[in-house]
Amino acid sequence: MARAATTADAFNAVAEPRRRQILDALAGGERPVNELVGVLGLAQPQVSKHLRVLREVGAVAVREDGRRRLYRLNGRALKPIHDWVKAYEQSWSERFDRLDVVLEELKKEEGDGSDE
Amino acid sequence: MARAATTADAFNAVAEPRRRQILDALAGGERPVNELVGVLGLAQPQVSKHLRVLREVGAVAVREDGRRRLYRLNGRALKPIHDWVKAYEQSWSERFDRLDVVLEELKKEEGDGSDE
DNA sequence: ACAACACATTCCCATATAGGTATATAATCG
DNA sequence: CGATTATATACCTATATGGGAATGTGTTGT
Repeated sequence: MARAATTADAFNAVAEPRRRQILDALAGGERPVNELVGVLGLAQPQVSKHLRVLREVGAVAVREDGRRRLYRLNGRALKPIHDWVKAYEQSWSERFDRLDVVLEELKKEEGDGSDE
Repeated sequence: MARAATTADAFNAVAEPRRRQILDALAGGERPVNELVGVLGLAQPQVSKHLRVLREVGAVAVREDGRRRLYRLNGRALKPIHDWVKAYEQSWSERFDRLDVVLEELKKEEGDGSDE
């Protein structure tokens, strides 16, 4: 075998920057495909394909409105990602069990306040 | 062009299940490659390659110990993922602006406490 | 120095895409 | 009905990439 199908889970759906853009755009409410095309500056078929992937992982839902399809965000599909990454949150916020990291935190604190 | 390089950012690094497994394994502390090979049940070269990807996005750090390389988690590289997905957290926990979701929340509350 | 060990890198290959272009489908309008 | 609009799908191509196998590199032990 060579490569596992990626578009089958939320992690991969979201790994694609365009798809994250789509979700971000949908955060403001449901939108027709054409509007997303405008926002992304991408060709319509590509947007439809990304939407399909997002649909298949349940990250978006569609609603028919005449000849338009209104896509709507379904953030719940992103919960597994949140749950997984949440377990690592301590490593950059608390970091209670590793000394070198604590030192790094202190250094950062007396240096600049930026976090990235 | 055809496909953007994926291994360049944390989102893609983590999209690969094996790499998530590696990070999960490293959550318990630093480990040599050989041990990760055992945990993953994958061949050593593959593990090394996944580790390389994780290294390149800064998700792990290496330390030399004789002829072994001890890999250590650097959860901080996952912060962008957390930050991004966090914005969607409301859609499955609070959901203050959509009635159907509020109802779903209520139903869940009087039903069982599980969230998945 | 030599053998064994731990790990990284390279080469190969099958496959999964992402974007491009053309086309199918469906709804609305005149 | 014919034309236009909105969206989905099919087909093509270049490329990224994951696993497999072989090999390179460095370290330890004798």
